[in-house]
Amino acid sequence: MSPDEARRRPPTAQQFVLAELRRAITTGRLRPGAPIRQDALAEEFQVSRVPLREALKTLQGEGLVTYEAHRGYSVETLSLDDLREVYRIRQLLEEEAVRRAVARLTDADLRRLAEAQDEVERAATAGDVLSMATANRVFHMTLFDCAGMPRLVRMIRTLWDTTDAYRSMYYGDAGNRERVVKEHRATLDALRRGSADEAVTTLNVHRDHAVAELEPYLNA
Amino acid sequence: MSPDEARRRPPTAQQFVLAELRRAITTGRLRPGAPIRQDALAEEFQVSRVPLREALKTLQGEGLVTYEAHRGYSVETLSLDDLREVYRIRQLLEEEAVRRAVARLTDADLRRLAEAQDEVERAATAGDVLSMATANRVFHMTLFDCAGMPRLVRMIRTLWDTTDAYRSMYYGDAGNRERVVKEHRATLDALRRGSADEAVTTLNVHRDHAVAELEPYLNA
DNA sequence: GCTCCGTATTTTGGATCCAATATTGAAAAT
DNA sequence: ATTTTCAATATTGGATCCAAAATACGGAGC
Repeated sequence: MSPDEARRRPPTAQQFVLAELRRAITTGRLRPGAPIRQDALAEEFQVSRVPLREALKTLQGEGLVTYEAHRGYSVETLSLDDLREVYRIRQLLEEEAVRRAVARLTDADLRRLAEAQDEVERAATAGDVLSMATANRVFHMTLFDCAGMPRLVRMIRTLWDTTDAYRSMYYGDAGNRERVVKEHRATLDALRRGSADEAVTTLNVHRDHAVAELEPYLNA
Repeated sequence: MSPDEARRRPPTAQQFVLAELRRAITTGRLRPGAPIRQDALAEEFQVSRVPLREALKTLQGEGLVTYEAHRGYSVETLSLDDLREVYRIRQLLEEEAVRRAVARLTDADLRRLAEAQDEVERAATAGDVLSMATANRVFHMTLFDCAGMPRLVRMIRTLWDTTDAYRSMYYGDAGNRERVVKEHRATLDALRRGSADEAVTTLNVHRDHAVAELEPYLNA
């Protein structure tokens, strides 16, 4: 194993498989609705079934997989209604996070947000879909973190996870990438002026557009 | 084992242990902040550490315990800020659930709610704190379920779980029990009239009073 | 052909054992 | 006395093995 891999590889097997499983699910390699065969996956990831099952329990808690006693785990299918529900809940929670964040924003916070936005723009112009997705996430989470409500942020993060599989599709389109950049700039602007209302509104539009674009994919 | 116990005992050890752990934590037998010794608990519950660890992973997802690699699990401590945060998030999510529920309420739903309320009143007059807590929960969850948003309800349920330990304290006071009965009646009334605003307002008062009463306990 | 039943196989659930890591305590050096 | 080092111990992490349950399959009966 390369030293780089060794450094990145988590200290426990369950954390390692958790990350791998997440990726497998969110990239769609494990199809929604498909049963999860513990033996096969354990062998693929070169671990025993024990850490695998612990990772699955975590994912169950996050709603990425379902579990039924003696019948095992399956990848959760996200129906159109589910997608709408997730985004609606996100709207509720993120509005709260943004309002609290605005009330507490420091100059250092704004600098960190600007840096995150730079990264987003870099990825957008490079057309790097994967970097774009992670940079975008960093931007939003940085903002949410400023709210000083750790549980709230954790819940939001979990909601993001459940739709990660679909988000990368969104960034495949150059127009969408450009749009995201503009919306982020508008958000940053509102934040600098301390206008919670405008920030919330902008982000709502941002989010609604994403879900509208994603809906077609869900029927497949 | 009595047939009654056999019927109630879940089909898997992890589900059994999960229920036991929840009770141990929410009743305070496992103190907040205390490390969880897997060997000791496994022996106490007469299971091996494997199902115990899976149950702990579930509780970790719910935020009832914390986990650190190679250092194990501890009972999560709920600070005053945490309590306020949980109740604030509940307010956001429950308002949404109630509004959706009101828009979809059927006569059958109202009957089920009335039945749940009967149970609450029975427990309240009997002074049965434990029954009161469960009946109250049934009442609220019945209402939330009517929203037809399963993920939202699941999140709300999880939030209730994290403060369960403290809720039973609230019902120890006869005045509080009486108050709850009255507030539920007002809620039911608003629901029957289809007034979402009133229902939401009533429930907000209901919830805020509970958190205010609970706060003193948190400093201990 | 269809259903029902029982057996074989697959898959999950759990117990035990060993390995890896963290913690504790005591001795040695400063 | 304080700090450091290192061994002993306790505790968690994971692999393997066996048990229990569900599923798949095939034949008997209708």
